[in-house]
Amino acid sequence: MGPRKTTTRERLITTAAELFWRQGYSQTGVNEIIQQAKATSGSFYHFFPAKEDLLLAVIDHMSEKHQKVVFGGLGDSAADPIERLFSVFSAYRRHLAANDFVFGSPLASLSAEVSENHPAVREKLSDVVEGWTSQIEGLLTYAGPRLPVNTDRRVLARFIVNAMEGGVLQARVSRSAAPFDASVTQLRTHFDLLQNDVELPKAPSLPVRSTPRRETPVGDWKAW
Amino acid sequence: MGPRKTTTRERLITTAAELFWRQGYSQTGVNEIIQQAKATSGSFYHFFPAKEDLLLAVIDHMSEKHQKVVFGGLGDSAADPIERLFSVFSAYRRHLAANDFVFGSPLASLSAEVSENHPAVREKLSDVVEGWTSQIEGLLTYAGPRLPVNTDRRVLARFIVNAMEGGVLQARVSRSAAPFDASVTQLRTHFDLLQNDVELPKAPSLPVRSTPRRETPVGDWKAW
DNA sequence: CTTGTTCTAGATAGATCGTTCTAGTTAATG
DNA sequence: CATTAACTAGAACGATCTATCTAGAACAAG
Repeated sequence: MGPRKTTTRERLITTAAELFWRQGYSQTGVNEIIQQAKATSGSFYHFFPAKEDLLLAVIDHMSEKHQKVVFGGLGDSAADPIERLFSVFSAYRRHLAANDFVFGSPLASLSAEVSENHPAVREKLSDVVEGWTSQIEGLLTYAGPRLPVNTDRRVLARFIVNAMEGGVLQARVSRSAAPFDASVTQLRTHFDLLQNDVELPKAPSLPVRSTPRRETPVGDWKAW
Repeated sequence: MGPRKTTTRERLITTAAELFWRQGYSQTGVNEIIQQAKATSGSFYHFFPAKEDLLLAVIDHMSEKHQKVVFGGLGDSAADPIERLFSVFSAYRRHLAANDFVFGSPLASLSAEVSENHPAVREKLSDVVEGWTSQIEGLLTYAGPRLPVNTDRRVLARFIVNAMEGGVLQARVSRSAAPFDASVTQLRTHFDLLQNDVELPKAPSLPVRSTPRRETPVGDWKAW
């Protein structure tokens, strides 16, 4: 029983990662992957029972790369955690700029495209983003007293992830850096405000403050 | 030349909108649309030269619906513009909650899925989101002196759109309202801070403040 | 009614999809 | 060397995909 020292499996994963990133999952055919990876369908289905299983491996691969490239410089320095957070944004931006913002976060794209029909994929994507959130939450917790004591670190971390992923998505669609930069700029303002020793009004626990406000009609929401 | 008082075209659009929303564009076949809309391929290709043209019509339809459902209650009231903004979030949330957060913003999904291969679609999506941004920017401008004078309304509007769309996307993936609510909660805090008559430190014009910071290596960014 | 146009019907083409199958090659083990 | 398992090769399959084609029905106008 000889496990061969193979690279075919890895070639399939890396080329699929690139193709999924550029074209999306559905729009990338197995034949295209095979051809570009210089493999055959025999090899493909030896390693992966189905195309979806390749996708799962690709997501793992992508999240590893994302970890190295974006969060890569986090562990070693004892610098200001908030500056470290913004240096993560900076790394992210360089990453996007290198492609003229044509391609966004590969995982965000897959999230939108694939989530519904492939439960296993959805769950994995959810875990990956949860991981990012926890890492940022860790940074924020480490920032300790520099943030107001009543700041919910988890909510703030989620907020940051949302703003960044939304910015990346819009940057891709608009082919412009502006949406991404808007997120970073305003997040900077947000942190400046948070650190200003301001007496914070107690943050509402519900998404919308319970002061009287207009109720907008839902309408026929079933048909956007 | 007798234009018939037809509904077939509209049926195709509305059922396609629902199917694209639930399953995505690529995963929805023309036959499925035709069947569910009780039409035939003859009718289909009479109205739409290709599937992509239907998609363009669907995006128009979706953005109209989104306008009515989410921004619907904006015009008539002279209330506090910031509260009106949050009432928009509230309408959005009710919209999502009605589907247990299973489906996100239809346009965000399409943005991620389709943008690259269909330039016309990408452009239209970009315009739609730009429209949202401008609407929010208008609200913020209308808020006038309640926000610090040096607040860039456009940047703030982009930021809000990013945070909301990112929150919707993550809510869909995680099947949970938490990411969405985190965006709303933190945006509320953000506005509370902005209105606190704080002397704002001048917001940096670049996405990352030009203070000395660590440079994280880009690595082989070509292969996420 | 006749003419002209819009719209519908549905079989079918032609390509592409993910996957399977059989056969063969390569490499490790005893 | 012999054996066995890991891996490769690539033709072929059935399903499904978008789009076309021919024919006719519905309707407006003269």
